Amino acid sequence: MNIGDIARMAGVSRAAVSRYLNSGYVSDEKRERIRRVIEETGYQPSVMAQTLRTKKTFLIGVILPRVNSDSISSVIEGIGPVLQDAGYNMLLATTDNSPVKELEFLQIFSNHRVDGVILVATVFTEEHKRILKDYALPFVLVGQSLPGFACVYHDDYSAGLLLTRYIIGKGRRNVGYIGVLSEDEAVGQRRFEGVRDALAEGGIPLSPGMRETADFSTESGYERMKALFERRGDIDAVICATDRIALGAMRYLKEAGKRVPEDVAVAGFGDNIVSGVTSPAMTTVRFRYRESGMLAAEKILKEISGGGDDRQQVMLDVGLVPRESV
Amino acid sequence: MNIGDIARMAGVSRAAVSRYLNSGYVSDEKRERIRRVIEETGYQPSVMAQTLRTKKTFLIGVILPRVNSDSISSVIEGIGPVLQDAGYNMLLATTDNSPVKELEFLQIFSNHRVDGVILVATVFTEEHKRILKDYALPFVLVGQSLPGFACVYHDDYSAGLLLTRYIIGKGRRNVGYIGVLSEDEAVGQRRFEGVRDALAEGGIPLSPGMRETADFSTESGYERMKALFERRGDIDAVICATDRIALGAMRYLKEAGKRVPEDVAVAGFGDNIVSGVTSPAMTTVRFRYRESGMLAAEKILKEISGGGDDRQQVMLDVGLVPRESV
DNA sequence: TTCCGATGTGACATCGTTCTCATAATCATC
DNA sequence: GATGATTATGAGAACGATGTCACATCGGAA
Repeated sequence: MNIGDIARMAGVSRAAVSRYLNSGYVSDEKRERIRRVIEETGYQPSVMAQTLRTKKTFLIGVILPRVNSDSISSVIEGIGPVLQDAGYNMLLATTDNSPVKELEFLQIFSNHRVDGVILVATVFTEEHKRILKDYALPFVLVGQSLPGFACVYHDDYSAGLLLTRYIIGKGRRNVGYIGVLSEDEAVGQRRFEGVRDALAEGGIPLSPGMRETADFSTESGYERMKALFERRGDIDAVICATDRIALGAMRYLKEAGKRVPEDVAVAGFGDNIVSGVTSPAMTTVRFRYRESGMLAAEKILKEISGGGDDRQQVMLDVGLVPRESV
Repeated sequence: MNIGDIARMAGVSRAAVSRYLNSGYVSDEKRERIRRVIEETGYQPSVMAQTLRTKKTFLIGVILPRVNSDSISSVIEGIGPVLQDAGYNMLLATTDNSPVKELEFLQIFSNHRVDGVILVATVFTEEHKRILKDYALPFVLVGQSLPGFACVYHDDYSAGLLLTRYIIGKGRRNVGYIGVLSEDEAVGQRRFEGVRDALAEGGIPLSPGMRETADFSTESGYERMKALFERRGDIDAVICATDRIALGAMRYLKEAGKRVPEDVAVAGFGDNIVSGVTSPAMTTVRFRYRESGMLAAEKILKEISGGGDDRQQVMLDVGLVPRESV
């Protein structure tokens, strides 16, 4: 059942049906005949043919490391409805944290499978920058700031500052830090810099012995806390780059017979769902993940509809969530 | 840059290039010429045109209530890689728990936007069954069993049985149940039936006064626990249809000065990420969410590749996760 | 009467592939 | 040297829409 069949049944030309469907001059009489035939047959124009002809897929490619994560799934929930309201759908690609796969998908999507791309990446290699430099499609970066490209990201530096000042304000002086690899600029670098600067500002610069690097897991948080504590038994506060890491740290401290927060304060970043459930409940920093998704979706839609290629950066503010662990 | 350009540049016909790309007779000499031109130009065939011609989109529509949920995002993580390995991509649609939107997306997708559909639904209305009855595309249901359709689901009944027997085994006799609405057959009915039958089997049938119905939120778990406790102060165990509800119940009990599990045992279903973090850590039942996604993806691929329309049901087993709250 | 703008209309080319089909060349076999 | 199988080739017709364009029609104004 194609547009030709409908035209024949309604006794009009294919062009008339096309005009009826889109918008153009169709007399009332023919309009009605076409309407009835379409209703009777339940005809729906072929998306495939429309796509070939118009070069619009109404699809946005969304590339992300994984989806089973509190923060990332919030981003997706932000993106989804905005796109759907505009008649777009999400083409989801998970890279399992592999930068290579990320580039692969950028490649696949560029072949006009989608109208635009939203990239939620943690690490940007030189290869990334090279490919993005002259990427065929409009795209928006989420979660990291890359100068010269459209992105929506969080104020990780202020997050570090905010949390650390709060901890210093609570009278802690022997503060440790468990971070993540510095390839991740936002989580690995910005957060650390905020923490470092706040400590320096408070007159208690971070000594090398007070710093550890974990991967993103709870287990690794446990291990790094152990290392930290065995080296510096006098530690009275530890800041962790993520809530999951902080959870591991808290577990170790409990096992080691330390009280949180009386003996050692523990804090994380992200306001992960688990952080409200631990006991003591974890002090952390809230990021606007859902909003970052919404903004990214709006941004990509604007770029597609040609509202000027909007390369500006959008930074979202963060907020302290004081609970019981500090 | 299209196939015609490549043909011209290589001095062959379009058909030859097409055969080169797909497979057919191409002489070594021409093969080499075509290869070089493609390499030089970086030509990639247009997915849109291929789709129109071949009627294959290599897209699977995935419809789900939301993504920011530990269980559902695990399902997605199961689906993704399986599809990707087969050269397919996921078209994600979130319905925000609205059955109407669910039907809308089924409608949208049916118009040959995708090659098949995976539907993660919680409620099946008559309308659902009517539409699915003669749906144009292959589809697989996840999480619920609907006779006559291909589905992958969990053994919710055994989950209820297993958990309840365990609790009875721990000597609890005044057992309450906080369930969810019965329109959700798997979570609302099967789990309840398992609990009910195990209690009956243990000679302590569930009295109406021991049953409450919550929505899926922690807050509602708190409220329902309060109602239950105020009515039956002698309660010594409560089973909740989900871990989130159980978390609310645990919070209320703590506030009411009850010890868990000494005074009241608390258990949930789902092995949600939070259940390992509460203190005491929550006893629950593990479901194979990720595997259900993988199996659903494999099933839909098999149906698409015409491996017989495989309407059989696949039930996944569950496992008790004993921790500290019982 | 003539002219003009607004409104309607259908033929036809186009988008970029795949695929059928008719035909050619090559080689071995009888 | 005729026959047939095998390999190779390109012309051209789909696929199912959209959009351009030339042309009709029809009031109403000059």
